[in-house]
Amino acid sequence: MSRAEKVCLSLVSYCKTLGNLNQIHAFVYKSGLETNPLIAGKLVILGALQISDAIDYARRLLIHNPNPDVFMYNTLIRGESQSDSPKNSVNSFIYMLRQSYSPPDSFSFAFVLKAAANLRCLTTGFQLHCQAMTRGLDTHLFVGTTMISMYAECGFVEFAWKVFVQIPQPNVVAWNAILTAYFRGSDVSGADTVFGLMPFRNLTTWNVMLAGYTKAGELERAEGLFLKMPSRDDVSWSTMIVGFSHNGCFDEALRVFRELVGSGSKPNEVSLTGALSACAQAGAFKFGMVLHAFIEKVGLVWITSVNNALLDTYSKCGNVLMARLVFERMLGKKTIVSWTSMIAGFAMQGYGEEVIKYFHEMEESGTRPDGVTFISVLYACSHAGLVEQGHELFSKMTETYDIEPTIEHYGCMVDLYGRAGQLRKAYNFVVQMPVPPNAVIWRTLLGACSFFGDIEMAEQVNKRLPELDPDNCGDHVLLSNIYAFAGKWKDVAMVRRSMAEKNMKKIPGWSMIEIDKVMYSFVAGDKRNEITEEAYNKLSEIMLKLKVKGGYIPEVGSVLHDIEEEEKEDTVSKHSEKLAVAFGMARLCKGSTIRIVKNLRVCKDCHSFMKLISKVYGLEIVVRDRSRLGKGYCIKFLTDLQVTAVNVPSIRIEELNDNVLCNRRSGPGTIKTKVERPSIVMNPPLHLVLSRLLVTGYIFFFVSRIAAFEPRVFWKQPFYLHEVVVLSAKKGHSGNPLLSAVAAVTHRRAMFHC
DNA sequence: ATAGGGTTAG
Repeated sequence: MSRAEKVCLSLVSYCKTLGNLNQIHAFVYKSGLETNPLIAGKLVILGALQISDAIDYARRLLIHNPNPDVFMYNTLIRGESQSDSPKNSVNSFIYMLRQSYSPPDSFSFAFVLKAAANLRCLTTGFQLHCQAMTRGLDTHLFVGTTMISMYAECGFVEFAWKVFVQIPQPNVVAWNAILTAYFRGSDVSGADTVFGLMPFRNLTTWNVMLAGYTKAGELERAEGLFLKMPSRDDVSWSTMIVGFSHNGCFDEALRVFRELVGSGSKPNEVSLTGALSACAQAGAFKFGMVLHAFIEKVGLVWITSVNNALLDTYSKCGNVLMARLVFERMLGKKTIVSWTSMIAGFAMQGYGEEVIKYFHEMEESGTRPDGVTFISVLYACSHAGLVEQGHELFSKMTETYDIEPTIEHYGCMVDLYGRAGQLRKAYNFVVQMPVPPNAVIWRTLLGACSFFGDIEMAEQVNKRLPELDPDNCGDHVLLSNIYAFAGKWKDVAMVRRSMAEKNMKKIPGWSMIEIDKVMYSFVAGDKRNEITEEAYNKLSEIMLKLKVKGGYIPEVGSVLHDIEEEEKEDTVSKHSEKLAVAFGMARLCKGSTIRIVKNLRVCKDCHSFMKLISKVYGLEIVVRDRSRLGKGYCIKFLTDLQVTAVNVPSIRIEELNDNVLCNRRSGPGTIKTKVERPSIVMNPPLHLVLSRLLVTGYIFFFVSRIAAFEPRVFWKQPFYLHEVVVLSAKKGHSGNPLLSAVAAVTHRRAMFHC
């Protein structure tokens, strides 16, 4: 090998950017090595696979090479198949066929078939299949396997099977591919048959089964397999966590996550995003924070998907401040998902102006919004009453960005006009939409009619609704509410009778609350048991206090029927969110933020009830309910106190005292149930210092440090950030000025703790 | 010097 060749090869290993590649290319050219197959091949690898945004350069390298070999073609085809435009991969393959001196080999087919799979383009796939046949490569093990997954992606399981049976000696990978194909085609029993037929299985086989079952919603069968499979790896665990989370079984997902940690394996970015997604959907804020601390500790913060999941968890739990912190400190590249999650976080809380601001920042940063982004943006406009801006953004979406509006976008627009009281405009919009309106659209309009008491239009809308979704009792409830508000009891009775005739049942409303990282759920008019008893008792105590001190009068407008006022009051007083709040107030430390997630909408009475508790008890309450779009919707009740204090829930003064002083952890292995509590009021400066630290992200640094000391404690016990600060003060980090500062401030607390 | 099957956020 010549000296110049050696220099080139060593330069290649340091090449990181397109600029570097340009320089190396210049050197290669000057040294007369641009036709050297080894060197030229290396340059193409760099451009096609190792440097982002250099794929076009790689393609030019190949085109200008007088004698590209098969390897170069394959590298380019491979790079293009996994790029944003896999179509190029097919084009390069065609180009290769035309230069007949270097015919495609099994590698070329494997790569280009992958592109066809990514494109979900059956015609392309089929032509490639024919090309492979003419070269006798269609029964090649690797080509065949990729072809199976190509047909599966395109939705043609029977073709996949035909390819499979032609492979002379299918190995375990080919078997796994055909197994996956049956699951992709939602043919679970077909997959079961294949699984039974398989002459050999490996770990991936079992993982395919797990993923297939969870995607089909067969969680019990999945868990059965999970328990009996011969061994488990990261993917098995992640699959179970994600599977539970996607199917709405959040506590199960978090249970599996705990088991994963308990089993001694380390969570990876996939199991973490799965667990975070469960936290986000369930509103498990504290657990989310623990996961955040862990992520900081093990150094996974650079991974975009992890950051996006964290961001989403915080915003769905009603803490936009933390969401923004994660967003602004993101190490990896901000993707469209990051921007959209951030925007959705603001949108859920009704910060219309922030949404618009971030949207513009996103555009300036060069990130192109997609359809999902616009749903959040339009949603924000409708909730913040920004009719004009919403209208402008809708046209921007179609005109500037050329995004085809989906029914969800139209729904936002109907809501935008509806909420602004422009009912006629909303109605006309629905009638002239290019897509046929669905039940959600009419329901949105019906909701607006209900809000503005427009009986006439409500009746008009109601003519269209039952034919689209006859079994939705919510619509009947809405209509009957409109009549009830107007005092038209005969009409109310009529609606109720028709509901009874059709044997409609209301979806039971539930609310969940997280206490010590355990989720408790309550159902309206729940059966009495130990937990609900506690909630009911606290609730009647609260009711009394609110009536006396806050002048609480139950708002019973949303109760359907014409019954005695007292009875109505009884009905609304049993709503699950009230039980959850009461339970939270009974169980949580005094002054903690109360976070509740509800599956249905919160009624008017519960809304004002929460506001009143917040005022009378000086509590921050975050309620998330299911909004029309099926996303989280936060109502945040803040008293004056919390507005002036920095809005970071985990470091509220009261909570800090309670937790530090009732600390169950006075030494390794020993558990004290009760500790004498001297009553200390923390002085405001400490409170401010701590909140600033949390806002600037330093607290997590402490968490990481302390978790490294006591990982066992970290997972087994409920863990709060301020405890960490106290613990870290105890350990005495004298080297770090920042830690010393906190240690100095928290020292007094630490002493009590010992 | 290149391959094929399983888990990832809005």
